[in-house]
Amino acid sequence: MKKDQKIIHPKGCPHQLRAIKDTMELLSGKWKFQIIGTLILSGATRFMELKRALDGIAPKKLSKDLQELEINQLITRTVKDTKPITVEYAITEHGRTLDKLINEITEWGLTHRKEIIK
Amino acid sequence: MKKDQKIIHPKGCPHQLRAIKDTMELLSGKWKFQIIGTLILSGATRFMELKRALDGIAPKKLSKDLQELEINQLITRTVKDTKPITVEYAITEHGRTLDKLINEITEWGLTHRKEIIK
DNA sequence: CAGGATCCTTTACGATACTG
DNA sequence: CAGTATCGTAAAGGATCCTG
Repeated sequence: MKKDQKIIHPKGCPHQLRAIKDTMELLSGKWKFQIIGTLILSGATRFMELKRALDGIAPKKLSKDLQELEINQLITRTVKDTKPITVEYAITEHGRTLDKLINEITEWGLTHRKEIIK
Repeated sequence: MKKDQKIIHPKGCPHQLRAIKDTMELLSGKWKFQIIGTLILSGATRFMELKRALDGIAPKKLSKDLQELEINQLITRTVKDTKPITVEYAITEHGRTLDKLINEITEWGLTHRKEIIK
């Protein structure tokens, strides 16, 4: 990069930064990506199954994150009319647009772990 | 997906979930990805420039996040021997492995914004 | 300029118990 | 089973002032 070339975007990256901010405001935190990752990998999943898959999450936290993801159209919540009622969570079409992002996060996690082990 | 197919990974996704966890443990939060994004977009950048680019960040927070990123080999911190000393932060080679991830985050932020405006 | 010190508010997250 | 209620701790984040 040439010196002062950064002047080219004196206010030039804000939309990109805003986009990053948008994403992270919604998906930052310890569990959200793991939840979505699980739903993508395993398909529709019940509350307790999720709780088991996401080792260590408290039911309150799981419930809260699921609500936020549902509100933001990333997952659906379906009450099944079974004997003891069950509830299934599944990824939406819009949620599927996170496929590539989740992949990158996963890949990078593996990359980074190899790097720091060195 | 076939019924019960999820049995195929009863404990089959943990490494993927662990990878997601690794990534997010390090990079979750409001500012980290924005900081890295800025350094990737703008090249080496001084503390105050970063502060200006990251609209609204408190110096204390910026300082803390920069330290964490440096400790994790994602950025470098270089003190320049100028009249009032200046400090430049830059992305490392390892930090560059975040390129694609940052791109996806940015892209998805744009996608999502369009979606919710509907 | 770079960033530490101080103080404060707000989320995040967790453990456990409990209910329809 | 699927959560909610309650309680508590820790971390995140912010505002402001200060210093070499």
